[in-house]
Amino acid sequence: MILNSLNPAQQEAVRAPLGHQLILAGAGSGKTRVLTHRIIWLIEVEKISPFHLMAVTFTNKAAKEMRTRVQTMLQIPAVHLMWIGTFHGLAHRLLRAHWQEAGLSQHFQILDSDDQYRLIRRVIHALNLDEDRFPPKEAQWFINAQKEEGRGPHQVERDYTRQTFIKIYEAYEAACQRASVIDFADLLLKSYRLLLENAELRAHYQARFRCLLVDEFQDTNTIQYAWLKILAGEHNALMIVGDDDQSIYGWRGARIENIQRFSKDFPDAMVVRLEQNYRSTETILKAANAIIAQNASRLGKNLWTAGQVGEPITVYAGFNETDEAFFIANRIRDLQNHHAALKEIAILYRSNAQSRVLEEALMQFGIPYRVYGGLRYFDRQEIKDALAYLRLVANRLDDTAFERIINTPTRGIGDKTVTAIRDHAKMIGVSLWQALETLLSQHYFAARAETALISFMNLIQTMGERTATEKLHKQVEYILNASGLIDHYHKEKGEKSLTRVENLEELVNAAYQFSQEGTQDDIPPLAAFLAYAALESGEDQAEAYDDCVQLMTLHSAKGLEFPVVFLAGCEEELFPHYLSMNDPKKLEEERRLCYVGVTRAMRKLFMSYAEVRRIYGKEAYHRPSRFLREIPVELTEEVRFRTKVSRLQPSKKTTTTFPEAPFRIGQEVQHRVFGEGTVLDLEGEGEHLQVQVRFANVGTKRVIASYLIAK
DNA sequence: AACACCGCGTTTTTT
DNA sequence: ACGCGGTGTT
Repeated sequence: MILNSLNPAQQEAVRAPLGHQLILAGAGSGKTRVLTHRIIWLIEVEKISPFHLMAVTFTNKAAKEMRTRVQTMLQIPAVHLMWIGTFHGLAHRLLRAHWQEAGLSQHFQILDSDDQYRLIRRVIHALNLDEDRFPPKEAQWFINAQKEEGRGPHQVERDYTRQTFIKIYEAYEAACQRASVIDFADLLLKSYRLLLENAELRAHYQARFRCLLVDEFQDTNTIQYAWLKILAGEHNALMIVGDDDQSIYGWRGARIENIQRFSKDFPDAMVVRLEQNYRSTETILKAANAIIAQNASRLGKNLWTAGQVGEPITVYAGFNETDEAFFIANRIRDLQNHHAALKEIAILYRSNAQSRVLEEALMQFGIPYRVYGGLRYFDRQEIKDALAYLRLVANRLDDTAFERIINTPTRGIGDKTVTAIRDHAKMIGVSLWQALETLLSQHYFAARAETALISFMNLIQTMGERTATEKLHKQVEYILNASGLIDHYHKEKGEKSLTRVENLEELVNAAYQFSQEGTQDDIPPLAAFLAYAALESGEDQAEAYDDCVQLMTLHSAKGLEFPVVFLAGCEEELFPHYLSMNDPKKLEEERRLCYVGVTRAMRKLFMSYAEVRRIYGKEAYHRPSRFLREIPVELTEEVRFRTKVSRLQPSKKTTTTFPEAPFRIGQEVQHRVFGEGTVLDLEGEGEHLQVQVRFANVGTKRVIASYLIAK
């Protein structure tokens, strides 16, 4: 019954006996289906209570989706007993439940990477180190890398070059401890240590989670793998699902080798390959297979489909990035005329900077679009300010929050005053809040500063008292007004002012919605909300999306699929990126990224490049990406904007049948943006005709013919 | 405390 | 090119 809708390989994975399994799931092979069906199987056939199950993902979105799917397939009420979540979310849950055993304060808060950066910078200053010799960014990178490998400050191999970084690491740890805050890596590391060092808890959780399921295993880092292993213990069943060919996060610590390590650590593990693809056309799959086949280090997999051959992959050689963008916009307009929904179309690119030209073209065409991967809601300046008030109210020791709001909005507490507090705190080794209390009791400050400081302390105290009994969203509302943040951003000039106030007001809604959704059992609501703000993107509220073309980086496209995909900027130096071209390992990761991009497409794939591109203000000539050459020519059709011989190998079909140019040299023309001008030169033909025009006001420019009107 | 200017760096991103 | 962060000016 459960197995009916599955293919043989999927069935094998779902009904496997209890034990360890490695599921190598190619792109579009239905791995989420397998995971959810396996959970159902465990509950319904193996009669294992959801209480004994844990499923781990990387993103909140994936976790949410899995929970929903399981819930709809299984109408038993006990599903909530199952632990489904991200590594960080589940680790957080463990630490909240056992804060004492983990050596934490009950009110510990989570530091996001921006908070972490600020704290590290302060630590570097406090150590009297030169910020230029020891950049906070590098220190942050160093510390996180150590934590991800499971090493505390004393476990780092000491050598001359690292000595100072180790010192910073140590001081940073002390600062976190003092402020009772922990960073993202700590969630994993501290919960891992908790299980490692506390035999009783370890036994408890090992007895509880009899089956563990892990998604996107190729993205796990060292500490995450250790975390899974300790939970799995000797007897629990561990099912990992992953695809070595889609490992694109090596640069942030993901260990692709974990897959091989798993096979060594669990030699009895059953291996299932899911190679039948249900997403893409045969043409697209052949291209993807051909590209990824160039990588040497692979476990090996070959996607196939029972579906259609489909259309060839269109490769477009643009003259420059603008031309490329116009080509894409034109094609989208065609698709639109053929009744395609815009949300079924995605434009993917290697780096965020590429989105601008594409956006400009879409805007000129009047095509609605949405760019993914901007600033998270909870990362916005004004939201972080508001959250800092909440944090300080919840925990007076939170120095990061203290620093952020002591003079935001400005209340006459200058740099000198804050430095004095900092110095005093450092001297006697207490938090800023405590240092401030002591200094005030000694009447250390001048009258003016003293008044300001006292009113600040009163403000926070009153907030604490006034909000003690209120509902969460009322607390937020009160704090927004009492802090003066709303007024402050209201008075700020510029276009941002209004959005900022709106964002702040939205925080009240976010808090309300959060408390409606029924939080986790034993955590106080405010602490739970703050943790939520740190751990969730907050994207799902804004997810009420319309019919828009989707613009995003290749990285953010992982896990998604679209009927039509444009892969823009397929040029050497850009993709593969020049910073990753010379290291074979990194180059292979770029290639996997290309594989991910290609396999996002269901029906039709366009790949494009520009012969000239403006990068950092300079014109750069790049060859077409090697990935284009790795695709068998018979799978592609080439479209060029001009008749010049392309550097690509010739392909069978070349579609260049456009009408004659409507302009001649010397003609007076009008452009909707640049105004009036004279035609100097013509290049290309038809749809892709480029015209060089000397404009009366803006000088000589090369523009697309369809944007010119003859006079 | 608000504003102007200068110099630098510049892939990818989640939690 | 462009934006950000740091420094200096009013």
